[in-house]
Amino acid sequence: MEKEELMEVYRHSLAHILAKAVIEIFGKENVQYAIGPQIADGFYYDFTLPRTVTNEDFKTIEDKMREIIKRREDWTRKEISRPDALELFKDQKFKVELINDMPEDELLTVYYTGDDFVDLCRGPHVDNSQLLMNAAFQIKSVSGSYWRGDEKRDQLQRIYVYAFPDKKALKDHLAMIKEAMERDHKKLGPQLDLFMFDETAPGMPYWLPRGWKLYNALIDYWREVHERHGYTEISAPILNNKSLWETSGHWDHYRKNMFIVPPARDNADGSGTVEQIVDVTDEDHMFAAKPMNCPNAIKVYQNKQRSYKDLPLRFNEIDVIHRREKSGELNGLLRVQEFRQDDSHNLIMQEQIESEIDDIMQIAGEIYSTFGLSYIAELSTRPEDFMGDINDWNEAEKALKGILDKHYGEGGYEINEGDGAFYGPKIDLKMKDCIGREWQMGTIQLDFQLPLNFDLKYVAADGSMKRPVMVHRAIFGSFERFIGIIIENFKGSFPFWMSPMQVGIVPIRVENNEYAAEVAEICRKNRIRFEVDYSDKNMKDKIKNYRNAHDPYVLVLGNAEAENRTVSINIRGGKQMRDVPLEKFIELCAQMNDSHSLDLIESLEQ
RNA sequence: GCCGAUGUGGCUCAAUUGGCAGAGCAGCUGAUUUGUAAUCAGCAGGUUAUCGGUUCGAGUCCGAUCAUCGGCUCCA
Repeated sequence: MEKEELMEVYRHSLAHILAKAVIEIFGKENVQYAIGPQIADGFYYDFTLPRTVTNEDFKTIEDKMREIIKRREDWTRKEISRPDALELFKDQKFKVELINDMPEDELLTVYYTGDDFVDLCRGPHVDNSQLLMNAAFQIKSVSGSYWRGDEKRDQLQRIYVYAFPDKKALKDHLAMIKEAMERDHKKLGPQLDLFMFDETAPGMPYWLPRGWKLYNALIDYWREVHERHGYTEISAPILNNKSLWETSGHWDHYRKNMFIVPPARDNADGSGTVEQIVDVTDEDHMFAAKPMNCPNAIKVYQNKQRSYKDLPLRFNEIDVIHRREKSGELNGLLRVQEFRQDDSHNLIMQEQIESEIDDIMQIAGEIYSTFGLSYIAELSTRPEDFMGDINDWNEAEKALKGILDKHYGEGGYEINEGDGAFYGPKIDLKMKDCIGREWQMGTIQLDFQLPLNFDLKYVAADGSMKRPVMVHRAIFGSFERFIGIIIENFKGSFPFWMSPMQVGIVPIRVENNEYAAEVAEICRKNRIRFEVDYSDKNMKDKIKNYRNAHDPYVLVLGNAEAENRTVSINIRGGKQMRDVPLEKFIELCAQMNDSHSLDLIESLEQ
């Protein structure tokens, strides 16, 4: 058996063992067991139980699982008729629902573990529990979940379990988890003075001086790439009147995610209750903070009559946007309520779809490789409730497939049938970070709907009025989420070009401050981000501080350096370059800034 | 929003069964002037997230609220 299949069999089988253990602990009449699929690092099983499972129960459950495995019970597979299955699981309402939802001609199979536990399952499984003796597992956590993912249905308790074929694989995985926790951007970010949160603004990051430098380095790089690709940049209001959101459809479909500002009352003098100052019933005069940039990009498009000669028009926009989230959904920088997308809205002619998407894919490839991130693409196609002309859809999907085939080869990408937005098909770009975790970041969406809602036009070559297609696209996704991910990817030690502070300058003695100031001034002129410590602390302290801040280069400047106009460089990671001529050092920095290289230059021979 | 957990100086953590809120780091002051990851001494820093309750007495027990974390759902 292939290793992957073996893992799958183990995990599926262990899920049954977990269910059996839970039933033995809580009593069969008290447990409803739902489903227990395998996931990336193990499996879970959903239950309703007479009481809440807590961390203290983990050991009891694990011990019971081990005990069951040691019984070396046989597993038997039985094919079963629908009525027999319904009779067999008559006390298990989730199983009954599953059975009833099976297609009429589906062959039902059940698996017995010993003779006292049976579960509806396609298999395959081990033949005897003995085969699970070597499998390594550990309960990870318990959490709430909904039956069939529907928040209106039963709330279940989901027990997550790590499961691997042997102890070593489990140990390696736990080490990886620990590594991921050490990289946690929620820890590293505040530690490195990049960002903070305050409870008066949930999910709205404060960017601290160092974090804002990093943020701006990203923006600079991003602008440079896009300028080369013919993009322009706009900025537009944060607040728009309700009427704009009605035209765009957001007022009807997205209102619950918007921050809405009611109008001031004309006669209010500012004192009194909130109701006396604003009118919460006057909908027509309400404003909403924009949750997306597209409607304002359209306003800019409409500012002039556009000709086919103007297209494609590419409006980059990184204004701050706001989206209300349900309270339990916020998560560090990965899920916030106020953020900036690296957004662009490209207005193009129907026949430009292919070349435009192709260009965007090139931009994406260029940018992702700069961060050393590999990525995969996913195509989402026409959903059932699509809007617009089916021929436009077919053509657009064909164009997207053609581009993806070209970039990744046929079958080199995933297709999610029917998962597109109602207004158009889309390509999502998923990145993999250096410890193997996947993140959905970039998105490229075709939109036939907004141009229709806003009645966009351009003058075609033959003088007729035609409607452009809009492409919404983001490469980073949002700066916030992207920064969260690269903090973890680089573990806070960023490539030189994007480091908040690129150089820390340490004069050894106070008498060396003068030369340090000279070096600092040269850095400033050459747009190198630096910090200097002129204090009379000892040099070890100063070096330690800059190292803790993960500055890529720490310059140590004493009498020798001042005399020879050189710098001695402590390179992040431990190496040193002694007595580097000042001009050479500036050259190295410029080289890393210009090339956006991932690696630090660590010797002069490079 | 739902399930579960957490909340003590800027940070990391202490505080026996409810009994005087404490330390290290960071900060400040002073001494030291140092050639590569922690020099010494002193000072200051707290309404224990917030509000309420039980109690002679609450960081500790109970309730509510807020925020955060792990999930569900949703999403850039």
